[in-house]
Amino acid sequence: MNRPTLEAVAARAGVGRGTVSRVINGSPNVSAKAREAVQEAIAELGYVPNRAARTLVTRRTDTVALVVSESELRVFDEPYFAGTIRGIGSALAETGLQLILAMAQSPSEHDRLEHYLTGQHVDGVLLLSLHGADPLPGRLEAMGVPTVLGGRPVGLDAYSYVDMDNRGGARQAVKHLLAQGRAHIATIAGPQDMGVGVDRLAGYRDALLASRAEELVAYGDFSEESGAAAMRALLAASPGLDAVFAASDLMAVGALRVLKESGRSVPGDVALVGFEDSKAAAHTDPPLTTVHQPTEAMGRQMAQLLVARIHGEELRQPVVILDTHLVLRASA
Amino acid sequence: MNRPTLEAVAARAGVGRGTVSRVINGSPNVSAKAREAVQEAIAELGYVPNRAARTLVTRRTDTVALVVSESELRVFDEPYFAGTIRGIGSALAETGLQLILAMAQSPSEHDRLEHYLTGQHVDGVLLLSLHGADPLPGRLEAMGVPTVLGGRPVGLDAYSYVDMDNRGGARQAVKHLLAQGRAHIATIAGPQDMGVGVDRLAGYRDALLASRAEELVAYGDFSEESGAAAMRALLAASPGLDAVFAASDLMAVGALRVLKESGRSVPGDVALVGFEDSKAAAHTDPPLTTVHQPTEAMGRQMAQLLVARIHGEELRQPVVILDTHLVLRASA
DNA sequence: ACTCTGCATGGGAGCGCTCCCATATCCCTC
DNA sequence: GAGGGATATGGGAGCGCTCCCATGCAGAGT
Repeated sequence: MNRPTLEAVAARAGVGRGTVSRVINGSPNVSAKAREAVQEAIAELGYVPNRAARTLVTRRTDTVALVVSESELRVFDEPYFAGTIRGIGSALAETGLQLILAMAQSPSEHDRLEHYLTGQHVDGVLLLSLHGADPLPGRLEAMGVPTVLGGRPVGLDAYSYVDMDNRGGARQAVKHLLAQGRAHIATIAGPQDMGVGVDRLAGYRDALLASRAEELVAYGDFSEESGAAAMRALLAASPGLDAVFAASDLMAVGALRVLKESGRSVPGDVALVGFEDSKAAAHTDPPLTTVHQPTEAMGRQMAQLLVARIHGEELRQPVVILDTHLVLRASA
Repeated sequence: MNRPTLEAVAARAGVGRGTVSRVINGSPNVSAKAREAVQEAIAELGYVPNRAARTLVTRRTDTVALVVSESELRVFDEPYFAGTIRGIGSALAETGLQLILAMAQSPSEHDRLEHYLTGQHVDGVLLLSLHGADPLPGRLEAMGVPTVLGGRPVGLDAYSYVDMDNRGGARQAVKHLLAQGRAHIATIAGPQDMGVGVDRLAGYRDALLASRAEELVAYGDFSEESGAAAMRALLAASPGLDAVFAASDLMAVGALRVLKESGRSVPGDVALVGFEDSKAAAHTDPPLTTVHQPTEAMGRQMAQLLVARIHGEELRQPVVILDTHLVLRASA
C-alpha cells in the first residue's frame, strides 16, 4: 500500500534524487538517457509526487480557492454560477491547479475563512460577485494573496476583475424597446450595492437619455418575488407604461406574472426584456427576450488572470469586460 | 511577511515544540499553565499551523473531493446540484475539512483525476450521480480512499451511498393521478443507466400494477428536448392518454409544450406530474405538480457519512434513503 | 528515607520533496 | 595535449510539523 517516493524512483532508474526531481519539474538540463530511464521508472512504479512535501519546500500550494460568500449562496442556483464554475474548472484543468470551494455560511465562518485564505493554504483566490464594499479582497491582496473578482465591485477598487458588459447590454435592450416605438419604458433595477445592479440601471438610463424619454424605476433584489412586487409598484405609479426592462430574468418572470394578472398582454400591451439569458427565460409564456451573458467565458477569463498573477506576470489588462448581446424572443 | 512557526511559538511561550504541538492538537496531557502560555503566544504571533508540514507527517490531508463527472457537467445547473453542494458545504464546515471540486471534462482528464484522487491528496471522495457502472468508486475503495455516492449506482454495489426515495416518490405521483380518475397514464422515463432513471420508472410500474392499468413508456435523457420528443412519441402511440408522469421537471416542461401544441389542455385533457421540484416547475403555465426531493439534506448526509468513514468509524447505516413527497400545483 | 508509579516535558528523528553546491564529465579551443 | 567553459549529476540541508522516547519531577506507598 506504500506509495513509492522520489528516492524509490531514483533507485529504480539508477540515478540520483536530483535528476528525478529535474525530470519531474521539466528542467532542460537532463540528458535524454537519464530522462528516459526516469520516466520509465515513474511509469513502472506508478509514482505520484507527494504534494505536501513539495508544498512544504516551495511554498506553493498549487491550489486556488473559489469563494462563495453567504449572500451568494442563495443565488447559487442562478444559471450564471454554473457556467462560471465550469469555465473556471476548464481553465484550471489546463494548468494543474486544484480548485477548492470555500463557502462562508455565517459571519463567524467568514473570519475563519479569511484566516484560512491568508494562511498560505492557497496560491490565489477567486471571488464571485460580492455585495457592497467587502473588505476581503483588499485584505487578501494586502497579505500577498492574488485575487480576481467576478463582477465589478462597487465601493472599492480592486486591481483585477472580470465582468460582463452589463451597461452595454442594458442599453441595447432598452434601445430595442425604443426602436419598437415603446414610449413609456420602466425598469426593474437590481440591488445598488452590486456592480450588476448599478450598471444595468446605468445602461437603461443611457438609452433613455439619448431619446429624452422619462425614466421610471423600481428596485428588486433579483428574486422573482421582488420582481413581481416592483411590477405592481410600477403599474400603480404609471398604469400607461408600455415596456419593462428587468435587470434579471427571474425578476422578469415575476413581472410577467403580475402583468398577466393585471390583464395586460405581453408583448401586445407591454413589452418585456430580461437579463441573463437563463434557462427560465426560454420557458416563459411568451418566451423572454433577454440579454445574453457569456458566463463560461467569464469563468475562464477569471482563472486565466489569476493564474497569470500567481506566476508573477504583470497583467497587461487586469480588468476584462466581456460582451453581452440581446437574444430576441417573443416578449419584446 | 514570514509566518511564525511552531518553534517560534514554543520559544515565545517558553516551552518545547512538543508541548505546543500537544496544545494545538488538544492532547489532555498538558498542564494548565503551559497550555495558557502557549495559547497566548499563538494569539500574539498570529500563528497558523502549516498544513503541508502536518500532512507530510500525518498523511491526512483534511480535504475531501467532490467529483463531478463529465456527463454531470451538463446537468450542472440542475437545481439539485446547488442544494446538494450547499448541504455538503455546511456539513463539512463543522468539521474543518476542505472541499475540493474536481471536474473531469474529458476522458483523458478522467485518468488524471483518478491518479490524483488515489495519490493521497484527499482523505475521501464524494461522487455525484454517476452513469452506468463507473469503475471509479470501486477503484478508489480498493486504494483505501473512502467514497460515498450521491444517488444509487446501477450495475455495481457501492458500500455507501445516499439517495432519494425515487421509487416511492414516483409511486406517489402516479397514485395521485390514479386517484384523480386518470385511466391512461404514460411515463417519460429517464436514462436507465442511472439509479434515478430506473427507480422512478419502477415506482411508476408499482402504482400501475396495483391498479392493473396498462403501462405506456417513452424514454428521455432528462433534458427538455428529450421530454418533448418522448411526448410526441407517446401521443402518436396513444392519442387517448389522459395523464403523464415525467421523471424530471425539465422533461415535463418539454412535454407540456408538446401537449399544448397538440391542442390539449393541462390538466383538463392531460394531467402532468414532474419530478424534482425545481424552480422551473413553479414557473410553468400551469404550475407543475411535482415530487419534491430534499437536496440539501442529501448533501449533508453524504458529507456526514464520509466524515465518519474517514474517522474510521464503522457505519451503522452505510446506505441512506431520504423521503420525497408530492407537491401539488395546478398541472395535476 | 527510599523506591515506585504516573504524568508533564523537551527534543531527536524523519515525513518526501526542492534547492543548491560540489563534483564529474564532456567537448572545444589554442 | 593541456586548459577552460559548459553541462549533467549526486546528494546534503532543510522546509514545519508529529511521533515517540528519554528524562524530570511530584506524590504515594512501604
